[in-house]
This record gives sequence, structure tokens and C-alpha cells, in this order.
Amino acid sequence: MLKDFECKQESYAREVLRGKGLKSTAQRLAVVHVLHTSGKSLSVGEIHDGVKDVLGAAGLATIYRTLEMFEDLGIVQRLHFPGGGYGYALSRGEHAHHMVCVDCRGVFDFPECPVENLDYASVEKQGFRVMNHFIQLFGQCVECREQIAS
Amino acid sequence: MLKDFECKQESYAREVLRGKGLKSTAQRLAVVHVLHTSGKSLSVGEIHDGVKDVLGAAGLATIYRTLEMFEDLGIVQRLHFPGGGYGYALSRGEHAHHMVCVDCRGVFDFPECPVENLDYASVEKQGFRVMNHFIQLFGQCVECREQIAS
DNA sequence: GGCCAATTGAAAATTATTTTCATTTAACTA
DNA sequence: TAGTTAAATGAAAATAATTTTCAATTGGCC
Repeated sequence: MLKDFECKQESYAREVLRGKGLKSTAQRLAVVHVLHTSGKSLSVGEIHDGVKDVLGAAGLATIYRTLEMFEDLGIVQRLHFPGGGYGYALSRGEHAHHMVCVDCRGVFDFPECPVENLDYASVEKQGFRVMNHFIQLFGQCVECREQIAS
Repeated sequence: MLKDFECKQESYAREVLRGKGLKSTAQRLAVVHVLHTSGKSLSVGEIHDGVKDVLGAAGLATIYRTLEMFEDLGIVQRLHFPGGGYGYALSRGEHAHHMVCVDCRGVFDFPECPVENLDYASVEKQGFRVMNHFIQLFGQCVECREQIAS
């Protein structure tokens, strides 16, 4: 499958897949496309709907399989919402955290990593070796705040 | 239901429940007890099993209802594991974050909040208002590290 | 263009979670 | 301490979410 226009995110996914010997199928690229054009984090069901819009049809199992694989590959990141539920947002391999708008579920970049320059002394004292971390900021984006104010 | 000995965590839960006009049932206190004595984060199923051990029998629906309520009340905190799955750990209302051992799922306190003294300038520039955050550190505790070394 | 392993989709199977409703119980009152 | 009552429980049914299976299809390479 070849497309005339491809966003950076799609090219990136294509590259990562190829690097691992995996196929760049229409379904996989559509997942990236849907996430990219939405600019938000989407639930599995929303991604499935989006992919169906793009391709005409798509199996739900494939969406599950793709998202799991993409998470391992660092192409997407899973986000958890307060009050339950989760979704996926595009990620691009590099270490980054996101701010998520609790109203529109929009995803915004959060430039610095708060854990990077942290004092680990107290932690190590307990003998705990930190290997990884998960950070999400929740709040409201400008647009949602203005809408509510009106 | 009254018990001769009650740990701090149980008294705390009792107090919070009473403050909200909710009942301190045997099932609810058993959930706290099980989490407290395990010292770990536990899945819904593990908590159910633990409560059955304590009380002889317990409905799974009650466990689900209790955990959801306890999370709202700040008595427990939901943790998400890398690779999927989640569990619950005791929390005590105050703002705190946890370190989770990826091997034994043990929960350790993480004293400072990395987001507290963060530079929000770049964030606010985007017009985003941060309301809340979710942080978890993953790694290995001393015991699990030693076990693997041997 | 043809080959082949990887991938897909549909359906079934499994697992997780929530709802319903009759019964029980904790907390309050007299 | 017994009686009252709204809140809570449990069992089962209903629903929702996720995974597996396997035959058919497809992308990448020669």
C-alpha cells in the first residue's frame, strides 16, 4: 500500500516497522493516520471507527493487535484517565510526557521530564532501583476552558 | 462488626466512611486489611481471594464496588503496570506517589512529589491549566534484585 | 509476476465488569 | 437492648471488553 501523501508520523511508523522486519499494512498506517489527524487520545473503539472510515472496513482484533505492538515499539503511548478508561496517543520513541485535557482528551506536549533531575538519594536509601516511570498531567486546554466560561 | 485489633489503615477507613455517612461493613474493612497485610498492590481478583480468606465468603461485585468507592475516597489508589493490567494499593488521602516493584508488585513510598516544584511557565504558555497528575515509578526492590542475582 | 511468511478478519471463546433485585446488616433511635 | 430504615450485600444474569483460532489475504522480496 502506498499513499501519495504521508505525514511524518506515518513515515516514522513505516521506518520502525521495516527496521523490525514487520509489514507496513494499510491497517497499521491507518491507525497512525487516525491518531495523527485527531490530535487527541482515542479509545480503542474510536480508533477502530476511524480506521473503518479510512479503509471501509477493519477487524477489531487487528486494532487491538496493532495498538499493543505499537506500544511496544514506542509508536503510541497508552494513557489512563482519572475515573477509569484509557486511550492511546501518538508518541515518537523519544522520552516524553503528555498533558491530557480531561474535557476533550486532547494531548499536549510536556517539554521537560520532572523526574529527570530528581533527588534519588531518599529512594536509593530504600534500596529501590528505579527503572522507568509513568507521568501524566491532567487539566484543561485553552479551548475547553473558554467554552465552559461562556 | 467490631474487631479487637485494628490497624491504623482500618481505623482511618472507618473514619472516612463514617464522615461520609457510609457503613463500615466487614467486607470493606477486610479489603483494607488484605491490602495492608500484603504490603503490595493487588489485583481485583487477589483482593477478592484475600477477603474470602478473611470472611469465608464474599461477592465479587462487592469488591468492585468497594474498590471504586475507596478510590474516590482516597483510601486506595489504582496503579497501572507496564505491559497492561492494574492493581490497587493503600493510600491515605495525603498527596503521595508510589514506587512499584515490577517483580513482586510491592509498593514503596516515594517521599517527594516531582511535579510540585516544577517550572510551569512553558506549560502555561500553551494555555493549559494543570489540575492533577499521575505519577508512578517502576523498578526493582532490594529483595527482588538480590533474588535474581543469586 | 510469483513465493512465502506475516497479517488480517470473522466468529467463537474467554475474561472482565456491571446490573438487578431480593435479602441482610450497620447505625441510629427510642 | 430491641426496633427501624436506608445502605449494602450476594448470586445470577446481562453486558462489555479482550483474546484466540484458523482459513483467506497481502506486503516485501527475489
